[in-house]
Amino acid sequence: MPFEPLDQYVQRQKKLEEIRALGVDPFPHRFPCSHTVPEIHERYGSRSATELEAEPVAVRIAGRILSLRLHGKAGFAHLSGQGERLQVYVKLDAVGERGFALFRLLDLGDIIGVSGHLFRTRTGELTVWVEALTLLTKALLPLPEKWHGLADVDQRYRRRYLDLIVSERSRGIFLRRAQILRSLRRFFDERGYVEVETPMMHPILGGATARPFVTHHNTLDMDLYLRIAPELYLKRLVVGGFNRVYEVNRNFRNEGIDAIHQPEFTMLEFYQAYSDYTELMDLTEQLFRALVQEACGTLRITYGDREIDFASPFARLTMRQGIVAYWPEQAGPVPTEQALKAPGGPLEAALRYNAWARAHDRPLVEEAETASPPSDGELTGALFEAIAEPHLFQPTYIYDFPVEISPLAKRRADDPSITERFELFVAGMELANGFSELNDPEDQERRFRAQVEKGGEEMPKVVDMDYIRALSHGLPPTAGEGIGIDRLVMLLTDSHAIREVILFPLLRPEAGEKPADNAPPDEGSLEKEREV
RNA sequence: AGGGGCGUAGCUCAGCGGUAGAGCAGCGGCCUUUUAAGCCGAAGGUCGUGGGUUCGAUCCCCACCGCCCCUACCA
Repeated sequence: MPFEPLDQYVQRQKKLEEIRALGVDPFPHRFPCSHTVPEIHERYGSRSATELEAEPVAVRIAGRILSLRLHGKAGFAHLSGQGERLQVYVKLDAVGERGFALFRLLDLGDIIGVSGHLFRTRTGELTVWVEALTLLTKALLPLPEKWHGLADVDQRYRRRYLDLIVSERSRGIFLRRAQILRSLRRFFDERGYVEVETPMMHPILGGATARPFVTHHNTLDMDLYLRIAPELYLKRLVVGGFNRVYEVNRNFRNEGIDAIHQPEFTMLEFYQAYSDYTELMDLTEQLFRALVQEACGTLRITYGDREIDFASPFARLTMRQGIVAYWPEQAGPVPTEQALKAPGGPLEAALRYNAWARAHDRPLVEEAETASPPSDGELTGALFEAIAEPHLFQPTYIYDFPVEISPLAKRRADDPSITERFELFVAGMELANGFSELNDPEDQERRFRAQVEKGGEEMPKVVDMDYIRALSHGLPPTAGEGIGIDRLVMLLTDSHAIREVILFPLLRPEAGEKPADNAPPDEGSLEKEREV
C-alpha cells in the first residue's frame, strides 16, 4: 500500500521497475563489509591524499544515501553508517554503463554498498572512489527535508526512525541512554545486587499513590492493574533472602502527560537489607557521580543555561527546613521548624501562604482531593512542593517526610509523625525517592487500611494482605529507593522534555488516521494470530 | 481542564479583503573532484474543517479539529 507523499512514492516505484529492468535486485540479501564508516574515519582519517595514492586502501562499505549530487557523468553521495558519514564518488568510467545507469536511478534514502579505494577530493574530503556499486535496499519514501530535518516535533516522535536517521542529537541521546543503563547495572552488579523481574500486571494496586491502567485477563476472568510500582514485590524478595535486589523496568500511571511525565516510564528500584535511608543517600551520591562522570566525562554538567555541580556534596535539608529556607518573605513572617512541627502549624502556614499566593497568581497549596480535610502531614508536603521544590536546581536531598504521605516508610524513632524518607531533586525535578522500609506488619496494615478508607482513584481499593503476610514472616531492616530513569537521562543529555529521551512516547493518534483503515481482524482471527 | 500561540505546495516559510508566492525536495534537460553544487525548463494548492459577514474571504467574525507553550495533578 502506497504512503504519502504519494507522488514521490509512485515516482520511486517507477524507478524500482527501471532498476529491475536493468537486471538488478532492489532488495538483495547480504553485503559483507570490510569496515564500518566510523572505522574508516578512525583508521584513515589522518591519511593525506599522497599517502592514499601511494598506498591504496581497498574498502567495501554500506550505508544509507543522505546526500546526492549528480554531475552528468559522475556524482557524489554521502553514505551514513553507524551515525557517521562518508562520501563516495561514482564515475561513469569507473563503474561502467550499467553501474552508472543504476547510480542515476538512486534516491536519497536508498541503502547501497560500494567497493573501491579511498582518496581525497580537491577540497580534501576523504572519499571512496567507487569501482562497484550495489543497491542494497530501495527506499520508496523520501527522507525529511535536507537541512531543516524533521522540524515538526510531533513527527520526530511518530516517525522516530526518520528522526534517528537525520538527527545526530537524537541518535546520541539514545546511545547515551543505553550507556547510562549499562553503567547503572554495572554499579549495582559490582555491589552484589541481583537484577530481577517482577510482575507488571498486578491484581492489587500498591507501592505508590497513582491512578492505574486497568486491563483484563480472559481465562482467569480477572481485572489486573498495570503496575504503578514494583515496590511490594521487590520487598517480598528481600523477605525471601535476596538481600540486595534491583529492577529496571516500566511503570504505568494513568495521569497527565507533560514535559516530565509520560504514562509509561522507566524506573529503577533497588533494595538493600540491613541498611537505612542515610546509607542510601550516601550510595545515591556515589551512583550519581559515577553515572554523570561516565555519561558526560565531567561532574559539572550544563543543563539549559545553568551548570549543575555533582562534585560537591549534595545539599541536605529536612522537608521543614526546605519550607523555612524558601518561604517567600512577602507571605509574612517565616514559620519556624517548631511551628511547622506543632499540631495545626502546617495549616496556619498554608492558609497564610495561600492568601499571599492567590493575590500574586502563584501556585497554591492545594488541598488534597479526599473526603477528609488534609492532615498536617499532607499540608507539610503540599507546602514543600509549592514553596521549595521549584528552587532545587543543584542536587539536593529533602528528607524526613510526614508519615501521612509516606505509607511504606519507617517512622523516625524520635518523632513518629515523620518517616525516614528522602527525595533527591535536581534541576527542579524529583529524581529519586528512598526510605527505610516499614517492616512492622501491624503498622503497615493500619496504614494500608487508612489509605483504603481515605478512598480516591489513586488509592488501593483493597489491602494487599499477602504483602502483610510476607512482612509477618519478617523483612529485615531494609532501605529501598526508586530513581526515575527517563528524568535521569534528560539531565545527562541536556534534554528538556521527557519525550526526547523515550524512543516511542505515547501520543494522541495522528489526525486523520483512522484505525479502522488498518482492517482490524475479528476477534476469532485475532485469537488465532496470537497463538504462536 | 483553563490561558496563550500556530495551522498556506511533500518540507521550511512569505502573503493578508480583489481570487496564490519563494527556497528546498520531486520531474525533464546540461554538467566527469561536488558538498546547502550550479544553470535551464515544466509541474505541483478544496490556503486545517464547517458556518457567517461581504459584490468578493487564504485574509475579518464564530464554532470545531490538530499541534505547541504556560498553569493545575502525578515520578
